Amino acid sequence: MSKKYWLMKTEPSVFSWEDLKRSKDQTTFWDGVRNYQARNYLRDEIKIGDEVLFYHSNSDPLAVMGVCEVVKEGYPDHTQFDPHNIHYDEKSDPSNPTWFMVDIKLKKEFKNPVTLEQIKSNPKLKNMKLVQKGNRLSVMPVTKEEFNEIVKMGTK
DNA sequence: GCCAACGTTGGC
DNA sequence: GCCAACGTTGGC
Repeated sequence: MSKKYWLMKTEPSVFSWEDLKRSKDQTTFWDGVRNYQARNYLRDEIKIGDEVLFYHSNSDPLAVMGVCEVVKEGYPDHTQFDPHNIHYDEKSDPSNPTWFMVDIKLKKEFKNPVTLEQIKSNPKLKNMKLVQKGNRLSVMPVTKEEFNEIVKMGTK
């Protein structure tokens, strides 16, 4: 199976690129996804070695901050079983968990974060799900071409 | 803070 | 199974 490419959104007030840099081994689990389509990606499609664009939403600037690599694939998100956690889901059965997560590790920090504005003004990226109207998925696939273009913009 | 877009819930 | 009401996301 060839490598796939993804974009993951996070609100920096909740978990930021800086938080990732300070994490042990610069690795984190991607918890709290409570959307079925995103869940399916996390559970079924995102594999070790896949690369991830780390995107800051609801922030200034709105931007892809860098690249991460998937180091652990699809396993149950423990926060769904913790009544004190904001992501607690009382309907989820521990023997058949509803929500999944992956672990990602920092791979490359962009010299220049790639802003949403730059992405929107690049014709090569006009088909990205990120810039299409009404897209609210927090985990979405990107093509190899889009991925490489953003890395090029970020490291230039 | 506003609000459009969209997912989920629940009554019928 | 439909769909109105409601909650959330996320850019602006």
